[in-house]
Amino acid sequence: MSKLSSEHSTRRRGKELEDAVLSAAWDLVNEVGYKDFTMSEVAKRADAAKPVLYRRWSEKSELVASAIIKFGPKIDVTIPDTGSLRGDLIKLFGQLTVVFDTFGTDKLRGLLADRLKTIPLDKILSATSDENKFTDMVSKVLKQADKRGELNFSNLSKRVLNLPGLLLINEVISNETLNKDVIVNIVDQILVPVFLGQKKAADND
Amino acid sequence: MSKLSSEHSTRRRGKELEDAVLSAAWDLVNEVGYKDFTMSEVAKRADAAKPVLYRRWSEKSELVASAIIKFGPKIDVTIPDTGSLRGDLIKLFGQLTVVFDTFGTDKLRGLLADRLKTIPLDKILSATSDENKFTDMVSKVLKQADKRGELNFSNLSKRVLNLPGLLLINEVISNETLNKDVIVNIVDQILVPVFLGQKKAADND
DNA sequence: CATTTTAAGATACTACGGTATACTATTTCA
DNA sequence: TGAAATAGTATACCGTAGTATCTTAAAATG
Repeated sequence: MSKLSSEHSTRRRGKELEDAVLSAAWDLVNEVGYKDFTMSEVAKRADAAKPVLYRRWSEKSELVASAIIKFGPKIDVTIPDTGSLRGDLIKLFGQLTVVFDTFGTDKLRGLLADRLKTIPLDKILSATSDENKFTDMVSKVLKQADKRGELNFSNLSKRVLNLPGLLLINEVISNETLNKDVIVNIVDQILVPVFLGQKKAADND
Repeated sequence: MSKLSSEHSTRRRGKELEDAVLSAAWDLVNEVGYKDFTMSEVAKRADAAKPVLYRRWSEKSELVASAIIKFGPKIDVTIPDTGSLRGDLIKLFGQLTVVFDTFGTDKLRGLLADRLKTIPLDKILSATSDENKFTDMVSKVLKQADKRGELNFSNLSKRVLNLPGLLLINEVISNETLNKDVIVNIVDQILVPVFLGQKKAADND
């Protein structure tokens, strides 16, 4: 009746086992959402013991995040170059909507809330421990705008660079979707004024 | 050995019981912080049964939030009038720091994360079900600026009105404190450009 | 004052996140 | 090849959020 006899001839290890767990986690979160996702059920489906999960992922939210990063929709990481900062930002954020569209807000809300216990809000779009991929993309778009003479990149503070991520996350948590209209609104009403107002604001320092 | 014989001659009800629970909750969260705060311990200290708690507050984070609102530091709700939007915003946010200073970030992080499961990020500064007190104050300051001719209040969207709250919450969750320097930075780098840039941006709609 | 309704008391229970322990199959490396 | 280290398996366990149930006090109704 052991797992070895029924499914596998040998005991799985390392990456093979890890992949099996992530795969089971991905299936489960798609079936039941985050709230009803249980670690025991994942272990059962992956034919693995619970300590195996906790040896790799320190908590439920981390496992689910890993599964989404591995199996979820891949975002387009092309840096847009439309000729204006406004256009670049709108296009870039549009590339991100797939991530949020795949999951309903309900499924994401609990996950983000749990992640928040461990990591700061502005890092929540990061893949793992390495730096914030999303902020990197925003920075590249801003550097292009610098070259065009729209702004001075070196004047932008860390807080300002994190603002786009914060606004998108807030939007996803608060409202149902992140559609084009919302993106255009955020860019026009908040981000363009902030980024293009920096030159003058810098004089106040 | 019943609670009635030991402490009270009659069974407490309504507000009296509620106050006893809130008081016990306030003491407990100050002693052990949010993470180690347990509903059972509150019930025990208040000489109340656990269902009494859940009949009034649907979850732990809500009870703790209620206790903080009731017994925590009262914020100064005076609307500042310094002569400029910038000055008003800096002064207003300064009045809020007491709330965050009273609790260490560790204590607050878990609470905010749990609250986030139920309520949207930009409403987290609300007292109860009624409208957002903080956003109300921001609106008043902005209307003053309108009268001075600094901006056109009717052009400001809900998203923009919620931005100050979002930024402050993010700051408290992400960093340790909310001091004067940070407030000045947020106002100068983000809020002033957004609010005073609205007139022009509105033409794009 | 009798009856009905509301809500508190007491307590047991469920479910789940996360941990501990004892044992065993693989890998590594001398 | 044999010993030691690593990382699985299996399972029991703990703590706590939140719920259910049953009894009983007190308030409301008439």
